[in-house]
Amino acid sequence: MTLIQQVTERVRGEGGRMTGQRRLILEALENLSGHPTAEEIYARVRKEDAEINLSTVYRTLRWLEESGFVAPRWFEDDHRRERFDAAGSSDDHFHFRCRTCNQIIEFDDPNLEIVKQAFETQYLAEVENITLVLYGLCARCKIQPNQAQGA
Amino acid sequence: MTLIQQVTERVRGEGGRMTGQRRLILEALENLSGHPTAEEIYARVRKEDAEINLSTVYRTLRWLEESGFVAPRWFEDDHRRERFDAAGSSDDHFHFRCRTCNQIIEFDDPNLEIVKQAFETQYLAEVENITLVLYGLCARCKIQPNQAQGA
DNA sequence: CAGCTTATTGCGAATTATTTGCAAATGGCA
DNA sequence: TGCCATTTGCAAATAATTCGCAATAAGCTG
Ligand SMILES: [Mn+2]
Ligand SMILES: [Mn+2]
Ligand SMILES: [Zn+2]
Ligand SMILES: [Zn+2]
Repeated sequence: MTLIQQVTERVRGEGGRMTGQRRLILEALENLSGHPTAEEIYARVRKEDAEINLSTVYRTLRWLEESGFVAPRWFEDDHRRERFDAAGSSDDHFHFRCRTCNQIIEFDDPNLEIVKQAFETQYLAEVENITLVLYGLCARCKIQPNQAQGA
Repeated sequence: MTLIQQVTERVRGEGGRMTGQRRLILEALENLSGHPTAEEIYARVRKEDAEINLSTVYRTLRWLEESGFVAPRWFEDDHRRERFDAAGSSDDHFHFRCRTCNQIIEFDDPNLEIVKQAFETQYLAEVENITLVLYGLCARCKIQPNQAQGA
């Protein structure tokens, strides 16, 4: 089932409406690679609907966030800009961000489970969530002096 | 050698001046526990010097940041507020933040070195920096319904 | 299909954290 | 003590995101 279908089902179930704007924003989320900002989503959606407003984009993203369809992310390089992860909040994974081309690579690693458990045991704490970001140079930028992309 | 002495040495070496404001901000950094915000440092410093301006605090923190004496940190709970880590940029460590009392625990774990190397090998990338934050409940908040502190 | 109800949108103004320009103040050497 | 470049205080600027509200439009219902 596609993202739009899932969201439609959800919104209808709670007496909400599936509007053209919401459909366009969902399409943008599916098609834009990486972790786009609200502005990037706005720019994309604007191609189809020149009248859409940036605040609608924000509002829709917040609403998708509440339902767990997108997850907010911040990276240190541009820490003020919120980015939106279409992977949603249930699928947890970690990120690598290239300092040169700003590319983001998603990955997972079973060692984090060990780190988590070690911490919980030592501090008698309960870890609910893990944010791990590696910063550095991707394979391409390591050799080739590359032009920056994105933010 | 104390932080103030280190910074004095550095600033004098580059033709700068060690002002009363800078001294107070450094004292605040040494005395405030955790990872204070600019406002928190400002509030503390204001007790000694009622005339000091918030922009001086920011400017001084940025300057300390450039020299590696403090490191900026952002936590997801209040992601817009920059926090300042007096540990500096050379000492790398990771953080746990309690969702209830906002306490921050610093820790290290050799497994992160393994995660880093595994990533580098798999993606032929070069990792320069690692940010890891665990979110959850500290030992105290796990049992006792606690009142929030800080931001 | 037209009318109705109310969820959603567009718009502009507000908010919040941080930065900046500039004239006045002051640290520290002579 | 005087000089002058470095810092400061202040007020205004920035930038990302949010909010209030009147206008619009989903999606029933008849
Ligand atoms: Mn992701
Ligand atoms: Mn720290
Ligand atoms: Zn790259
Ligand atoms: Zn706690």
